[in-house]
Amino acid sequence: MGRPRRTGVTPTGNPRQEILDAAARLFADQGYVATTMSEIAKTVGLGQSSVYYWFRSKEDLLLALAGANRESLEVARRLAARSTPPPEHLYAVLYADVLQMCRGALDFYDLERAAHAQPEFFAEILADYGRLRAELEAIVDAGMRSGDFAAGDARTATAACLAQTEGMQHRFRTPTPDDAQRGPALTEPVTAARLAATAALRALLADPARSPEVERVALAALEA
Amino acid sequence: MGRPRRTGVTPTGNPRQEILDAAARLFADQGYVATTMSEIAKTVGLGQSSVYYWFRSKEDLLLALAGANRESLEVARRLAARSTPPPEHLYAVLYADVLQMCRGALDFYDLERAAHAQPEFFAEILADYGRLRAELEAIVDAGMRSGDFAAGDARTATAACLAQTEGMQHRFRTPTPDDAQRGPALTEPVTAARLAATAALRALLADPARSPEVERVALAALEA
DNA sequence: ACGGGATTTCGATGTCTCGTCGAAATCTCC
DNA sequence: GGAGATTTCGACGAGACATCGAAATCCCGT
Repeated sequence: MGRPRRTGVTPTGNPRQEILDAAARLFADQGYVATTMSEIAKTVGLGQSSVYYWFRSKEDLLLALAGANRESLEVARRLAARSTPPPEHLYAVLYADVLQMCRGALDFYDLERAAHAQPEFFAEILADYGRLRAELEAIVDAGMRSGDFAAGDARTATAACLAQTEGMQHRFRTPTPDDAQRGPALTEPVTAARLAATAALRALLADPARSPEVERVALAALEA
Repeated sequence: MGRPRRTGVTPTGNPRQEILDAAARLFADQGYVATTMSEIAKTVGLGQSSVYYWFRSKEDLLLALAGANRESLEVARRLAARSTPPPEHLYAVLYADVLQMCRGALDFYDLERAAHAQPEFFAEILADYGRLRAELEAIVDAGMRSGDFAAGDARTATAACLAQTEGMQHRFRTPTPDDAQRGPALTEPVTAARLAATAALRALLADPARSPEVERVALAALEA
């Protein structure tokens, strides 16, 4: 019901979901900035202004798509949050996090940019990120105290870990000129996740030789 | 000479350079996308359209600013390119690269975005990046053959290294909500460079215990 | 059957940004 | 004093996000 569409296309299912799907696809393919509301509207058979009946703004679309990931991320993180030794714990959290980011439709940096511009609108996303950072910092700190990790500044080390995992996520979804010629260097999300988590682990471990064993245990725990 | 400015401000020095300085500052503070040509024009006392007398487009500004960094980057890299063992070589190249990116006015990702949208316009930048990647891949490959690095896929490992260093660079210049509360976690470019280079090195070394010594040697070589 | 209300879409419009174009104002030099 | 070069301006166009009122349809009570 409602006024019929100019295109003649009658809405089959949930228009809101169709818009979300189209936006997810376009954002993933071209990036958030390069995607226009007209494009999104066109792919679902609507006029540009009609999208605003379902979403207040382009950023609202971003927020909705980000929220979709949030839940499964929580689940993965809670799975890993059982009282495990810091090295395995760190590995599991980072691995799950990168995996989630790579599989989602949104580039983390797009989200970050939007959140930076409108902090109150993206308050939940920012709070989520803050919790992740705090959790990681606690793990790093615990590991440094226990001697598993080399002594140092937990906060700086945590920031570095996150920065590098985010970079990995971005490169996974954004091809370089070299990728265009030889095919993508990072093909699977699990590859990116494993590389990022292992690198962080080895950077922190007091005895990096333990890293294969830690990785093995953490991955086994994540399977369950 | 030329028509006087509406603002009454007479150009003191080189208008082109003044525009570049203003753009560098604004890009660094707010990011490329969030900065408007009107803002840039206003800070140098020009009308919006007058900036286009000195630069063809906003992207041209980006290109000019990127070019300014390019030279010193070449120098740093050539310094490190002397025939050194792969571990030290890798460390030196990554360290110099991150340092350069952190000190420059531009976020690497802004540059990447623009280059992706207009490859021919940013051809030199893209070629530069390709050379860096190829050089790193050669180092990684050599290290894997010599046994210094653990065996694996050189291309993937190189992509991961670069992805993580770029992420570090981005986080260095873009504060998180946590940074706003407690002050920036990464304060000095050298800190970011050291963390990124060390992490990459330890991720690759067959015997990560060598990393402190490699780091020491590489940093000493860079001093000279 | 008919009219009121709710739902969904449209078209027109406003604002902002990048970028273009021709005109205007100034200086230099003849 | 005038021709040409240099630099700036103001007006304008295109494209994007967003708003608003009107229009088209369906549902429901009478």
